[in-house]
Amino acid sequence: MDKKDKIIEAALKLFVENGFHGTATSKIAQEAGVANGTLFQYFKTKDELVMALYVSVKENMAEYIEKNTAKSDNVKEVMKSQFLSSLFWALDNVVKFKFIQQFHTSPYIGKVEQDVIQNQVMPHLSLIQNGIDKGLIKNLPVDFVFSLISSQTFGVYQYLTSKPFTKVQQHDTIEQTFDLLWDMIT
Amino acid sequence: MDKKDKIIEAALKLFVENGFHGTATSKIAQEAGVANGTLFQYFKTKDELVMALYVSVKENMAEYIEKNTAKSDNVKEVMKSQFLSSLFWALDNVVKFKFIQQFHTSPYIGKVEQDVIQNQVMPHLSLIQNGIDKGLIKNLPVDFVFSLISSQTFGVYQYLTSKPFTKVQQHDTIEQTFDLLWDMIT
DNA sequence: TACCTTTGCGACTGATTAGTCAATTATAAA
DNA sequence: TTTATAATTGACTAATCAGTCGCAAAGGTA
Repeated sequence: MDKKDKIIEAALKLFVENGFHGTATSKIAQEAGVANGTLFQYFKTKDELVMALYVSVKENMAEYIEKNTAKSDNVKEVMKSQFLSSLFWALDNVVKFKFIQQFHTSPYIGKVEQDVIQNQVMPHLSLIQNGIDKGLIKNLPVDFVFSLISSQTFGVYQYLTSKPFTKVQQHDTIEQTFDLLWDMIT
Repeated sequence: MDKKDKIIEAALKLFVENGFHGTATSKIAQEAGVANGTLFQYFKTKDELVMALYVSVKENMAEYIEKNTAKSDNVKEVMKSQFLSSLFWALDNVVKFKFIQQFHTSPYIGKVEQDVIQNQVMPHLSLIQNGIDKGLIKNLPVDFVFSLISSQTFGVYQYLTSKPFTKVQQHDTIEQTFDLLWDMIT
C-alpha cells in the first residue's frame, strides 16, 4: 500500500475520532507512519486532504452500490437493491459513513462543487422520475421523494447502530423498512 | 443583553460558519465585543462553551415544541403538532438547527451524558408506545418508529431549505409529509 | 467619603499549528 | 559504475492557539 493511501486511511480514522479540528496534520503523518513533509507532497494543504478524503470515500460507496444495483427495468427492484446496498455498505463501513455525515454537516460541504453533487444525485432522481412516469410512484416533486428516501436510509442506519443486532436482524429490519417506504411513496 | 448571551450568540454564529475548528476563542470574544479573558470567566474551557451552547440551543427548541404541543390525549393530534412545531422551529432557526446537526455528527456528542439524552427522548417514546398500546400504530419497536419519525423530520427540513419556498408551500409540504408518515406507521 | 466585591480587561505565555525547505535516500536508466 | 530524477525526510518557522493573571473599573453598602 502506498504512502498516499496510508495518509488517507490515517486521516479518516483521526478525523472521525477527534473531528477536523483536534486533528493536526502532524498527528496524521505520525499515524500513517510517514514524515511530516511527505503529507504535504501529496496534499498541498490540510483542506485539500479533507476534500480528497471525501471524494475517495464517496467513490468507494458509489462503486459498491453500483456493483450491487439490480440490472433491471423494474423500478421497485432497482430501488430496493440500491436501498439495501446503501445500508449494507454503511453498516460495513461505519467509520467512513460517520466521516460522510460529519463532512455533510460541516462547512466543508459548501466547498464541493455543485455539479459534482448534481452528478451523484442525478441517477437517483431519474429512477424516481421513471417510477412516477410509469404511474408507480405518487406524483410528488422528484427531489422531495429523494429527500424522503435518503433520510429514511439515514434513520434505519441510526437505529441499527444504536444497539447490537445480528446480521439477520439487520437484514430483516432493512427489508421491512423498504416495504414501509415503498408503501409510503406509491 | 448580558455578556454571557453575547458570547453564546457569537459562538453559535462562528461555529456554524467555520466549524468548531477554525473558530478561535479570540475570534468569538471579538465577535461578541468582549475581552479575551471575559470569555473564560463564563466558560472555563472552549469545550465547556461548546457543551453549554448545545444545551442552550436544545432547551430553546424543546421549550418551543413543548409550548406548541397539542394538549390532548389524541395520539395523532399530539404527534402532528409536535412534528409541525419541530419543523417550524427548525425553519425559523436555521443557524441553531445547523449547529445541532453539526454537534450531533461531531465527537462532542459522546460527551453528552446518556441520561440527558434519555430524558429528551423519553416523552416521545412514551407517546409512540401509547399509540401502539391503543392499536393505532403498528407493533414495531418504539425506538425504531422514533428513528423513522426523526429522520423524516430531518428529510423534509433538507428539502425545504434546498430551494426557496413560500411559507404556504412549506406549510403544505409539512402537512403532506405528516400524512405520508402517519399512513406509514399506522 | 471609604471599603469591599464583582466584573471586565488585554497583554502575555507556553504549547501547538500548518506548511517549508535543504539535505538525504531510494529508483532507474545508461 | 555513474548520473539524473523522484521520493522522503525531519528540523525549522512564523503564526496562531487556548488559557492565565495582575490590575482597573464599576457597583453596592454604610
